[in-house]
Amino acid sequence: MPDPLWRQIAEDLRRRIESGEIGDDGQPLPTEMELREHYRASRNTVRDAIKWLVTRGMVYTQPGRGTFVTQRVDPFITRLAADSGSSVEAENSNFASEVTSQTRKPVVSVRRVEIQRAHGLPAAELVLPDDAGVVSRHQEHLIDGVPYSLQTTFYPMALVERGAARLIRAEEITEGAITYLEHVLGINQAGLRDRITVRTPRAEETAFFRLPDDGRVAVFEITRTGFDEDGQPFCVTVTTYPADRNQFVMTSGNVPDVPSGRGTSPAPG
Amino acid sequence: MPDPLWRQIAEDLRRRIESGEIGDDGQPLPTEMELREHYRASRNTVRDAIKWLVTRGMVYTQPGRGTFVTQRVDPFITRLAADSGSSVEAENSNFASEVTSQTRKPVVSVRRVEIQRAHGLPAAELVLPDDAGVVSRHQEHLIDGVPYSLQTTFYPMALVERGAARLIRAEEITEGAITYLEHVLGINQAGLRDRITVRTPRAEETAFFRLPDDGRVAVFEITRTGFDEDGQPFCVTVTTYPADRNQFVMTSGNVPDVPSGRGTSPAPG
DNA sequence: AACGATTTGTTCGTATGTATC
DNA sequence: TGATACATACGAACAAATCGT
Repeated sequence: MPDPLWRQIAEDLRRRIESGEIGDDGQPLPTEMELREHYRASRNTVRDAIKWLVTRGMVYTQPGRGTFVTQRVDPFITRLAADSGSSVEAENSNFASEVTSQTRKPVVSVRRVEIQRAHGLPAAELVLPDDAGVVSRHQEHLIDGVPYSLQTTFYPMALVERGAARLIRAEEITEGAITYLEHVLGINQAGLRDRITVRTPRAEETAFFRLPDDGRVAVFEITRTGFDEDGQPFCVTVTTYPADRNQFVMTSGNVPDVPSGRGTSPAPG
Repeated sequence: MPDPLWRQIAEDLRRRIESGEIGDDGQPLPTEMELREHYRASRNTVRDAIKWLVTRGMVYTQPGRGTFVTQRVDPFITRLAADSGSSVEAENSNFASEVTSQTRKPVVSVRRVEIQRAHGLPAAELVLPDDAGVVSRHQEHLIDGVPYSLQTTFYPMALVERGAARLIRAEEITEGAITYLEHVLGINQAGLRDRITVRTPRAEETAFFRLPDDGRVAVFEITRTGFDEDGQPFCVTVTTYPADRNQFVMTSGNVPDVPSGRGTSPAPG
């Protein structure tokens, strides 16, 4: 039993694209009408085939222009390591990641602070009862004007009550929230745990990262939990990155510098 | 300008699914014909809406049966840490990851050994000229019969010529390849670097992991490069995991044990 | 085991809207 | 402004999988 026609066409298009026969060098693919004649199929069937390629991130379409092959792009490389310094996330040195591309300038953008009842992930990571208060501090990160990551950090409201008042103000904590907490409350971040997952983007993420709204581009979700010297969690940072242009690097032991990035295949919207 | 009709229907279905109004408790969604009447739209338009939900992994369809809400599964949790012991990847203790679920039994399956010319990623990571020989050792990992990961390790052919003959035999290196290399050649793994990326699965991966063939489920690709005491890379291991049921955890410093697995994410806003 | 009803999958056709050049 | 090209939406027919009788 052969594959459905639209799938056969998709595979043939993939082959022809990869061999450079079509769509090379920024040239658009043949139009749907041309493909319709070439494969002796209806326009809808041809569109099903193209849709399959779009889902794979292999091509993208533009109304009125045509269908184009997606170009490779240099991924952002983020170091995940306990010892690494912080740059983008200057305030929350909590999330001690680092953009290794030298020429790019990280910018921390608008900030939103909310007080909520603990629920879901933050409550679970912070081991709080479901109705305990938590402060959430939200920020957007851009590099050279390009959306880079979205980040929300949760702190137990108890920390504010114990004196860390600046946590609930929508101002940057320039010295870093962790440093601030250490100065004010004597809390020392003795350990941290990172969780790395992947999921489809939410509406806000799709908008901020300017991702295609069909959910074909996933986002990394990195959850960093900070622990004090008693092994108690005192903050959780959730950061999301578009999976099509990000890569995470982690080293241990003696490793030479400069990990050269590998291109993945991304997509304009 | 309002959203297209199919999108409005999709959003409404999402809302009704999340509120538990429809599709709850394993019950199928209304049939396409019922939805067609409910929304006063054509069947194709309803199908476009459902397709959007399918792409998001929110529902799945079964021919002849109906459309169902996907239920969340407990993710596999893999530790990525320098100090963690190895279990699944017993041979390549190189890739020192560990399945934390206690009850599940890891099994290393068939193995394939090939000798190739260096190219692409392995050549880049090993810093080899493009025509140098490399040995690739491929394995499949299953847990309780469930496909878990696909793994390929590359070694420079030079290592074999220097005496590591067992690298080119399709037999398990029970004591671990890294231990073997240390014994035979005195190579000591002094450091390692992990790269974490996400991409759409290849055909083999789609088949092995039994993923839907529309590429909506991505795979993690974790590339671990081992370095000797001179900072020279001597092996590269590429491992892929389905992104929909895997999660990676990395700890540093003093962190209490047993990170409880979690599926979804928070709601900042 | 066979059949019919139900439900999703595939493929065609057509018309109209909208973005681009 | 008109031509081109993709997007949306409709309708229709048949195929294939599933399930109950």
